Amino acid sequence: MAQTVQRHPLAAQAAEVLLSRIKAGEWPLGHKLPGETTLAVQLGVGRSTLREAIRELAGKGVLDPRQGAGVFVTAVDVVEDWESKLRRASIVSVIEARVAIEAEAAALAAQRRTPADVRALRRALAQRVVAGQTPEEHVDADMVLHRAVVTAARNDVLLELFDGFVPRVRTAMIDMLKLKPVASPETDQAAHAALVQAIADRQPREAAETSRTHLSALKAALG
Amino acid sequence: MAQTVQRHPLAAQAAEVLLSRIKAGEWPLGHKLPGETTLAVQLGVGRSTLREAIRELAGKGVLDPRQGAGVFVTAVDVVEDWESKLRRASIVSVIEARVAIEAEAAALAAQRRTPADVRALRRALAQRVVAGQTPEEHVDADMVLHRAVVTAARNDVLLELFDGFVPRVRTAMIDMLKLKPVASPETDQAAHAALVQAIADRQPREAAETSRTHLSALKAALG
DNA sequence: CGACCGTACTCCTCAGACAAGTAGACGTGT
DNA sequence: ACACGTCTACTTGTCTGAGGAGTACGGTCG
Repeated sequence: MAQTVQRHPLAAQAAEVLLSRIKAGEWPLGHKLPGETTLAVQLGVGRSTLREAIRELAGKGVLDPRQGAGVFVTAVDVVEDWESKLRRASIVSVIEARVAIEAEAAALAAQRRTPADVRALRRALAQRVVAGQTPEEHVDADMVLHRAVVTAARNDVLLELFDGFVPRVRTAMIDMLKLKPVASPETDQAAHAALVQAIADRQPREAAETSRTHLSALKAALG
Repeated sequence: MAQTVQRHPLAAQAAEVLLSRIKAGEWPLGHKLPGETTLAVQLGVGRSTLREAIRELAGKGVLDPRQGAGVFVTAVDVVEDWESKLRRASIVSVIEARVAIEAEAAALAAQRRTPADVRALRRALAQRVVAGQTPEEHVDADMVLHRAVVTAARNDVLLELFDGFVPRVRTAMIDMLKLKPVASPETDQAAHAALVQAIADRQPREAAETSRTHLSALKAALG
């Protein structure tokens, strides 16, 4: 089980060891770690190297060094980056979550949309037709429209979730479009127009339903 | 207006300065920073101090030092912790997002649930009646049931999102229950039973609808 | 034109020394 | 017995200097 090459610097390795020992419960939350000199000897690295490892964990919010007092545990594990979590998740799972968010957002948008929201939606809808040459441009124009829907829902959490999904979905859609262009741009555009119209008409159920069926088709294409 | 005593170590100050200069666009994404010796002189700190600052930003995922090559910018700003984002968001926004996730999860669960899922749901449903004395116990038993629904949906992303919401929703619900106990526990339990039954009967639309109305009532109570 | 190699530059690690700060022990006076 | 100030041991913070290891680039040779 020997590591092939130590592609991580010593400081990063030391940080990993420390983190695993923290996770194992060796030093509970709020507890003090042994002194730097002691730990450095334990891990077999120099003090400066150990200090860099501590700084790295401090950057992640796990440790908190206080001069004169010691190094204290402030969190037991690291909150993993969403981006990497989504990268690991299957594209189908991501789309399903996106359906959940956008359908609800569409319903809320239909209740709360302002005239300015409607103008923004119509503008994004028109832009979708004009700017769609390369797959990148097409997908980006599409994302602008979908984001406008979520924006009109007036919900920070939903908007945040949507933005978190964008990178993952964007690359997947671009890859798909490069392999197989849109079957019929007309019906695709018509579906989006129907969504915008439902929001403009303040029809929550219809808006949610339109969004759901449109994204389900995408899921079928990508899955 | 004077800062109290709050003194950061030099390394932390150096990290802040570097981060602000990165945010200002001085070194774009993927670009290389000046060498350690150069930067140390620029900031007026020693090399080891500067190295600790770099490590701290590396821990946050902003910088990526590569031996022999240089230090590179891998992100322009720090991904804020989700927990703190949710804390800032209004409870209504959080509940609305929860509605989106759980309603979709309920529909998916109705399609994908296994017999084992149904058993787990029924067990959690029964537990909800037995263990509900203090607000904490009641809310925790409730969360177990709701989580079982999302688990049955077989979607990692949705489950991850649900777990992210739990802390925020949990405290809010406990606070509410301490002020005003549940009006009628019977109808509350009946609503949950209907949800479980819809999933067991493989009725996606009904499951989603039941979940949605139940959570909308919660939103009205908390909002 | 392509493969090889050397050099300059970079980060990585260690060791030692001293400064700055904290917290607990200790003694003293009331 | 209690309150207060001091003193000391221990901690993290910072700097310097040296050498090791890896990378990128340009020159040279076939």
